[in-house]
Amino acid sequence: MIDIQVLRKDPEGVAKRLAARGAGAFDAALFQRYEAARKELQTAVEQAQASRNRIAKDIGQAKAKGQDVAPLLEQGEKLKVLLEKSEQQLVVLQQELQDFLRRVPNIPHDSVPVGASSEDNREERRWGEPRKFDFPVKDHVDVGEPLGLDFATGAKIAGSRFVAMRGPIARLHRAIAQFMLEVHTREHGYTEVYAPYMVSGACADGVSSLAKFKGDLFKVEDRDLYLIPTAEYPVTNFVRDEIVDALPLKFVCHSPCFRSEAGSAGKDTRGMIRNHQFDKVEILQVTHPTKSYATLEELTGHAEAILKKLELPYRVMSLCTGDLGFSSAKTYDLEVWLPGQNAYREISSCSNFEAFQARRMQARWRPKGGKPEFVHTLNGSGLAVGRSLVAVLENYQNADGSVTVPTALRPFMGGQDRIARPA
RNA sequence: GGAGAGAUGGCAGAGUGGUCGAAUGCGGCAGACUCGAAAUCUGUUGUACCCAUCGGGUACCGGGGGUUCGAAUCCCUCUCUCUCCGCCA
Repeated sequence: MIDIQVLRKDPEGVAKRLAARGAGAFDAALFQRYEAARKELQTAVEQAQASRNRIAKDIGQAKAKGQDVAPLLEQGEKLKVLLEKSEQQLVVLQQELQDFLRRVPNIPHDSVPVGASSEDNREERRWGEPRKFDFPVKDHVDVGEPLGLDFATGAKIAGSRFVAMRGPIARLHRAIAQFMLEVHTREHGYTEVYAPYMVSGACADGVSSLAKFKGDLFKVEDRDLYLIPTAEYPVTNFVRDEIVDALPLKFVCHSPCFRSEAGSAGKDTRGMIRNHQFDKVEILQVTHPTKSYATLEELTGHAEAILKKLELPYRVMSLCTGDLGFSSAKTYDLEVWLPGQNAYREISSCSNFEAFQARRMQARWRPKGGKPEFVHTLNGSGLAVGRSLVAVLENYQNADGSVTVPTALRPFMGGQDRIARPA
């Protein structure tokens, strides 16, 4: 949520900055109508409440002195009837205002390039040279299937956009996740956490807008529970309703992620680029408000470190205003080189949400001797495990159908240096 | 699944219809003492919001609803926690 004080002070300015995200992000005129009505009603209600409290207090005192309270009682009764109606109106109005505010996206940071779509994202830097192949390059489906990547079984069990894995591929998949967890906990100082794979509606609305995006989530029938689309959902909510005293907080969480992929029919249907279920190692930081942009660079670097250790070529993209996620003030996407697609594809997304999520979930810290303030939250994929598997299979494929195990992963594969079809 | 108990400020914990936003302790902050620290003493210390110049006001005692002129306190309901019994990975 955007700070309502900022909106009150300069609704037109905010509208201008939000317009860079695309049409309809914020209706300043509507907001001002809400505010005017709210102000009038709230003032009236609070004045009436003050009178009611006064009368009630007077009755108590009069009774103690043994005086006649009948006239006061009558006054109180009249006020009560009056109050009931206007109080209810205020509740309705405030709820409407809340719903309106919770649907307004975050204000993009000044450094975010202005643009309409992913076409306008800005490339910040590249690392690594795409490998030259002296044999016909296969994509991860053709490389993986003989080694145990089993789309047919995934589809049989749960339908399209699900995958099963067997033998060496399943092991490699696990090794990738283990490797990432080890690097982030041992070298980057993150605390490993385990969290529920379902969250309540309130927690979902804490990280993003549930009203706007619930179609992207899988919901548990008849319960206020959603399968997590990323560990960001449960883990950011660790600080929900908390006043934390030591910053920064650094968490890493390996979890499955579930996405309905509504609206992506026909996109990336081959292989496991876009599945309903995939694993991800998520890194997350809760920081001091003045330090979050330095932290965004650091956290992005932590995700990049994984790609460097895996020796996978990648580039860093700064998302433009039109491509920025709802809650984010600034996002870097890491795109890994996929020879099978002859393209860079997203493998990590690192964002600074500033106080946007903290305000939605009441996550604060206490300055020494001061009042609690909202923290800043950040997170990034470090990395998507399924897509990392794709990247390893495609970049490390050999002419004979085997796949070389990247050096960094070998300790997690019992020292094995390649995987090949079982004889 | 059955029976019972509970949920109060950063934490612990009083408070069973009226001057309670809430005793007390701990913690925090400021000061005194000290070369400094500890100990001790003194003061101070919830959050959000509204109107406004000083200042005034409102809401909040797990969530929601109700009774009442007035609710932390009474009633209903939901959620969560704890104890016992049953079942179980």
